Amino acid sequence: MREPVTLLKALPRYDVFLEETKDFPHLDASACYTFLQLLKTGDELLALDNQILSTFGTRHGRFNLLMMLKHCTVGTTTPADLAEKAGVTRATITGLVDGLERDGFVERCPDPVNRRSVQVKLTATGQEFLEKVRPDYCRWFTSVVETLNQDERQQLLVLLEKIQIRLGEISNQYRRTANQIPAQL
Amino acid sequence: MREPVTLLKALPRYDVFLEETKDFPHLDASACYTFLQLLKTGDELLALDNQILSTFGTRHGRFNLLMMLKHCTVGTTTPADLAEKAGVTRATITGLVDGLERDGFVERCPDPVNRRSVQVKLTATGQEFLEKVRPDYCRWFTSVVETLNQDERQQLLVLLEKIQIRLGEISNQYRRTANQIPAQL
DNA sequence: TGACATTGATTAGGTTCCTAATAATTAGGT
DNA sequence: ACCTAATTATTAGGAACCTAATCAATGTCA
Repeated sequence: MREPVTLLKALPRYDVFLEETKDFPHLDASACYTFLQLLKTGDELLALDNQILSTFGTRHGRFNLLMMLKHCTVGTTTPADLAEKAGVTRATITGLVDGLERDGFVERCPDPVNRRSVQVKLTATGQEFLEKVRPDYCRWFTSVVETLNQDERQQLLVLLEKIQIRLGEISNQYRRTANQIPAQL
Repeated sequence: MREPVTLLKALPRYDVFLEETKDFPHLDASACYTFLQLLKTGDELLALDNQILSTFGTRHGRFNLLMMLKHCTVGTTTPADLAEKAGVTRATITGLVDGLERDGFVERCPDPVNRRSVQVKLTATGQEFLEKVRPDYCRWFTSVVETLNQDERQQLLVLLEKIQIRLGEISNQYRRTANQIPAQL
């Protein structure tokens, strides 16, 4: 149905790491458990989202590309730009556009100015598809979030933002060192 | 590097759904935003985790399978059991075991009692690999979680649990109806 | 102008996931 | 005993991601 990354349904992994406690001051049961729960929740959410999308005959990649074409009016819609916005490689965009073009949801238009470049455009069929799917997609994600009240949503957003900031730091630091010191994290 | 599901780096998607507000009482800006942030954080976390694992020459699927073989001492280690524990299909396990066996981390042992069945066993090489990788993996996930204090971790765990419960409900409900009513969510 | 690097998109090949179909073995019912 | 069911693992084929290599067009600059 989708790609659940082989994460554990019954995450039995955290105790494995506790042996390292002496070397890692921040490492305790709560740290391990929090990390793994976060990974697990993310995995399950992504899996279910993809499963829902599958019932519409689409998936994350394609759905998101269509959404971007419909609503990201800033910037161009070249594969390069789309890849940047989506956070995937250009090669991935090429593949997705191939599929969407085959299905008639999208078309490639040559750029008259720069002959290397291509503009990806949503077709009428693509538009209709999005309109058709939107209510069901709304129903799905509404039903996830409604389990939290306004306070809880706010709390969650604050916590997620902290984590995202940290992920950004780690990612940058990792990207920097990866070019110099091999895999010292 | 990994599979970031083509989620938006700059999630511009939530406004798209607000038009539906009239039909969905729980749908407001905060609901959309919360959902998308959750999806995004999950995606980024999974992506970075996979990227870290890549520097060790492994990935989620393989790493997790090795972990399960080392620590899930309950139950057997047949492909069927491993698939169940990992939450993926048996076919996926077959593929992962193929790769791990090729690399010498794992071996298939025929079951003398049930000739259909196979036991997957960790080799010495596999053990050594896990030992080697563990400190680096600890360093990575410690550095994610240490951005939250004990209170915040607790808060987050509570919220994640609520969401997981809801995901479970949706998933069950979805699975039930999928066999009867076609795709009414 | 001509060599060289840069920048678009694509292609080729690999991974991890899926579903559906297949093959072999075991279990159950009459 | 035998036919059918169920169960085990695998294969085949497809999707969305990746990296690295390729190819065409553009920019740079001596």
